[in-house]
Amino acid sequence: MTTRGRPKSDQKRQQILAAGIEHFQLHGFEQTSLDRVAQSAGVSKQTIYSHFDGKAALLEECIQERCRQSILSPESLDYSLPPETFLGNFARLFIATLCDTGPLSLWRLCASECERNLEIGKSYFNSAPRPVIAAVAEYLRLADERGQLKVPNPKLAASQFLFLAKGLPVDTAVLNLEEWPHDFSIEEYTESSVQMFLRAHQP
Amino acid sequence: MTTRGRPKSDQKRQQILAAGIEHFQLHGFEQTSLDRVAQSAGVSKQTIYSHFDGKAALLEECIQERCRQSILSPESLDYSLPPETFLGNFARLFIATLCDTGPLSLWRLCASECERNLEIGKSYFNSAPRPVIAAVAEYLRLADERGQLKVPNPKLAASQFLFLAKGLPVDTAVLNLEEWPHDFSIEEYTESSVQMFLRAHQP
DNA sequence: TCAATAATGGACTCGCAAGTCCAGTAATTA
DNA sequence: TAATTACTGGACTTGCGAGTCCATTATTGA
Repeated sequence: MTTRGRPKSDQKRQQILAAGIEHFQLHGFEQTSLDRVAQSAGVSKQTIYSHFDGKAALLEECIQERCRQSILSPESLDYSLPPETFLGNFARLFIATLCDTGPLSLWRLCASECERNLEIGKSYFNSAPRPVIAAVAEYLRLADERGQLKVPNPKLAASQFLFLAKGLPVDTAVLNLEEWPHDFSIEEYTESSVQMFLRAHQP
Repeated sequence: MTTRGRPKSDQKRQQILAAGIEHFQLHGFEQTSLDRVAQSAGVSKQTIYSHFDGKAALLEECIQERCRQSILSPESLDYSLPPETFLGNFARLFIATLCDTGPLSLWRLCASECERNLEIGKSYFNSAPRPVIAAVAEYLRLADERGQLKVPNPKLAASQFLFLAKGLPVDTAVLNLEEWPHDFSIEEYTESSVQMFLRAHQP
């Protein structure tokens, strides 16, 4: 026996999530009103309450959904490239991706709301940093096997590389500074970080 | 001729700022009500409006004031220590400081509000990252002079070292995860980061 | 002492938004 | 077709908080 009556529309659910993601990212949790989300989703407010258990629950599901839309696409990676090329490409792609308005807003949102809802931090970590670290770690493991680098602990080294590369550019972007406040360019920083990592992991 | 009448109390101003800092850090901008700030400061709401131009302006001044309460105390640094010791001590102190609830909340607050108020990002950057980078850069310059390290660009290298060291621990703390999600400890990470930096900057 | 400004506290306006209610309409299954 | 559930839209309740007003009291300089 299936359920009686008219079934809930999965499409409307998706419309609500999409509208919620947009509004929450753009205005934060408090400044987002469900009336506007409903309007923007082309749905009545009641329908939101029929699909979700209130505003906080909607936020949580929006973040989970948004996180599922993977940030980096690891299919586009060529694991056979030499370390300097691979790591340089990766760093530039990573930074450019994270400094885009969408991911920046998502990070701000998660950072400010994870204090009240512990699930948010978990969702973000599992979908954003974790797989990226894993992808780099896998490359470093291969490079170690090939004798191109010496990497005793690939996951640790992958974390180091990623935070080294992203740290300054992304933090600067998060702070929304109008002008780059350092006396070196972002390209110099990235290039130098790759070199530093390579020098420290010579076989 | 000085101003006529009763002068504004500077002490009350400080009380308001202190209460504002506490509430804004604890609950964020939206969730903070000026009635509570007034009560907590032992002051009437009117007095807040007499000292500050509304809630947003109060937030800005609170953040500036909070930033002025310097995060790291560079006086406690011994620039004559050898690199491994100095950098290790510095990294541990830096991470412990940033992962405390106060600085964490401040960062979350700045990150989420700097989108609407550009001054906030500037205040934070000028008071928190900038002097810390400068302090480390100064040490690296000395170490280069002494022949202990090879550091062609001290400011760049200082940024790299700091973001390498703080990146993963602080981001993990910001996300408010209940358990450490990596298969290495925070001490291993820190120690390994110092080693990586040293290896890359051998003379 | 007098004029001027600060501070109090409590009442007040105003707008906004979360969440609910309801009567009517649409879709789906038995 | 009938029963059942989803969806609509709009009205409604409720609560909160920013910002204002005002009469009163406290402090200060001239």
